[in-house]
Amino acid sequence: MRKSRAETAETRKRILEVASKAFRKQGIEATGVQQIMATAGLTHGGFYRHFDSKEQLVAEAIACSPKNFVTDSEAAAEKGEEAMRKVFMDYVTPAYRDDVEVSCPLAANGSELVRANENVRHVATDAFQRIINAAAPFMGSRNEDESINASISVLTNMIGALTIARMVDDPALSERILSVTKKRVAETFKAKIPQ
Amino acid sequence: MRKSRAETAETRKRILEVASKAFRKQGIEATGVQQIMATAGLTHGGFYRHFDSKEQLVAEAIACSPKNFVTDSEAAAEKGEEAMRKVFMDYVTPAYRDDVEVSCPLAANGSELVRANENVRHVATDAFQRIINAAAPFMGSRNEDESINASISVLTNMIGALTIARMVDDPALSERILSVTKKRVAETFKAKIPQ
DNA sequence: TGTACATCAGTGAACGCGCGTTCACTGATGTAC
DNA sequence: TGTACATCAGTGAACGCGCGTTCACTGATGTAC
Repeated sequence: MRKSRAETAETRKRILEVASKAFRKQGIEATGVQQIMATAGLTHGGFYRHFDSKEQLVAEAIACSPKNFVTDSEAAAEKGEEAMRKVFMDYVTPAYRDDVEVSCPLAANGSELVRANENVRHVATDAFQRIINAAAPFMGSRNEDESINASISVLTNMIGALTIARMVDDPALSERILSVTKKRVAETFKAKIPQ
Repeated sequence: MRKSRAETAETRKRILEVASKAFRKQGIEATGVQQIMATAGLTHGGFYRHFDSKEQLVAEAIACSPKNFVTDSEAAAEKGEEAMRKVFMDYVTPAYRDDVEVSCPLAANGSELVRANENVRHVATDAFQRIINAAAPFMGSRNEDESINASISVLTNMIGALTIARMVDDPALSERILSVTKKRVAETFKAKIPQ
């Protein structure tokens, strides 16, 4: 039953993708190795051919969310201000709020990451730093230090707002939280606010 | 072994206090009924004389955190702007960040609350609403609608910032997140910024 | 290039463990007369 | 007010369950000659 190297690599990638989505949707603790493997079309025993432990999977899944906010931000940073603003504005929309399983893990797993092990926290810190750095040049501040500060301020606001918008059981309040935050994001970018 | 009514009420209160702290410190899922009861000086079997289920305990613990941010905010709202600003400013300090077990459950359990059941989410939403309403009059906005919006904006920012400040593994970055957010809180209050 | 052997991806049963919950029991408290 | 009985707070063993992890096994892939 041995698989070819290409197949093995693909299986590993599939496990990571499944885990990454499941962690965001159901939470890290609440998602079992068995369930991840079943969703990936495998039995649970094979898991340890690809990862040393669930902990290692968590760290890799948080780091390598295939299509995530970090890579989007960095790609947008190269494209320019218009692209960056779009990435940030899209973050505080009902569509993004409801699409938990492909959204930013910092918001989806925030309080769980606080209690995660050293390795996972380091990976999460790195993700945060990279977004901060990618966005800073577009914050319309006078110097680099202030730009980083502005970037920290608006991103922490977005993360908090998205989390609370998902938590509240009142749809009107949830939309209000998003629209208030969207306004703040728009104001943070230096150029005049479109839309 | 039956206890008097007064003792029973006190036991129930003690279980709630222990649970409330443990949930914030270790997370809701990660905290077991057995551990809570042991910390309260009891055996696990007696738990069900006080609560129908762990779920019910969670809802009550989130609602009734004995000395929490909600009651602080409402008390401050009666005392006036100076008191309210102090409560908000204290939220984004290293001391508050490190005192997880008595801090705001919206930050300590944010992403866990998103996935909690209807009852728990309702209780959490109510807590959020009450803080928003208590703080709104001090936001220095023209009308009530704008005041509520300003209140939502600054509070979601504080929750996100506190969560990320706890998550990052770089102490300098953590302090920076707090100080940036503190500045934003100060700017939100209408009066001139002291300190 | 063809063959023989070693490697290892994936299977599925089993491991110890702690979870939330139940339950028969104890004996002090509360209540009815 | 005093007594007899019912109530029930708390105990500790036990329940089924799913968790992360291990392991002997299978057989296709990779490698050495």
